[in-house]
Amino acid sequence: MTNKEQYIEEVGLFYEKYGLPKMAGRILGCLIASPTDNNSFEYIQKELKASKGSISGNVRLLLSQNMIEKHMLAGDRKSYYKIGLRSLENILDAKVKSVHEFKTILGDGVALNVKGEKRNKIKEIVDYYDFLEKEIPLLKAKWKRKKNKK
Amino acid sequence: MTNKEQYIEEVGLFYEKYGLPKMAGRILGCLIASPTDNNSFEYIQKELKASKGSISGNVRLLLSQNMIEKHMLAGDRKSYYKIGLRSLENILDAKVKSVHEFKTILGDGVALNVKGEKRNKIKEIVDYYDFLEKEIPLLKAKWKRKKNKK
DNA sequence: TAATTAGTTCATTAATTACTGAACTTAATG
DNA sequence: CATTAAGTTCAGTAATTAATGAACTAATTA
Repeated sequence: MTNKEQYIEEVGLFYEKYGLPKMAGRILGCLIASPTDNNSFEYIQKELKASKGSISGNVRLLLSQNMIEKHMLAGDRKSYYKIGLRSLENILDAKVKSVHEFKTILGDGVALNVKGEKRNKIKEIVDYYDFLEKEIPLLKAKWKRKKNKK
Repeated sequence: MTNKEQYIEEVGLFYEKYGLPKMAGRILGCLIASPTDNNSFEYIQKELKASKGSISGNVRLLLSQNMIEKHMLAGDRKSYYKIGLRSLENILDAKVKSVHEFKTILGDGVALNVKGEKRNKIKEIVDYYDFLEKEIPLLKAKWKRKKNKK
């Protein structure tokens, strides 16, 4: 990792790989690598040399995913952005949600026509996810206990 | 959920939502909803009314993600496909991998310039993921024990 | 060894998605 | 109340990604 510009592009590519707008990743990279948490819209725009429209739309996307947070400063009408403290937790939640959705899809599909052996096999996959769906929230609770002890 | 055709489109949209080719999702839907596990290339193509090229490419994608499996039948040179038994497990693994990647990205970014308060905050996120990275494999082991007991 | 079958590859085209930039809204300041 | 400032919206365009279909390979079969 050499410089900030290169780093920002890398985060952009990471986002692109997962089917999200590269610009959203670049904004995130910009907010991670900036020295402070007070990053104005203008700062982001100048840093990324992109249009206001694109920054506006992608900032909104990142806010909706709780990857970044917005805050204001007294006597200043600019908006400031920083990476969200819960960003990693949110990623995991989103992923768990996607697996849950897929479980539903499996169930719906099987209900259509599937019988016998194949039906049992799919049932096994669904059981596995039911288990995870119960266990993962416990894991989060465990982390909170661990953190409070420290 | 009314009919198979509608269901297949729904799985396509699910895939599209996560930035993957809709056709890959449609193939997956076709393999879930088909009555058996012996689904030939030809069967898939006719069911989806799509080009051989598209089926070929997207089948390969699904194989590479371990979402489907290929098998042959004696005295028959056609290829047959079925949903993978580990498909759900593979989704979770992929998600965990993506979170791991993001942890690396956070670390790289912070190394660039970040100090003080902000650095500590990011450290906290990284710690949370380190915890998960250790715990999730234990969860999978727990499932295996539970399943063997039954 | 000609014909058929099963599937792959890849150039072209179609469809989708993201970015820009200008007009607009909302709110504050002179 | 005109001006500036901060951002949003959206139509048009650019860039990306996926699907088609025809030519091709490789492996049988007549």
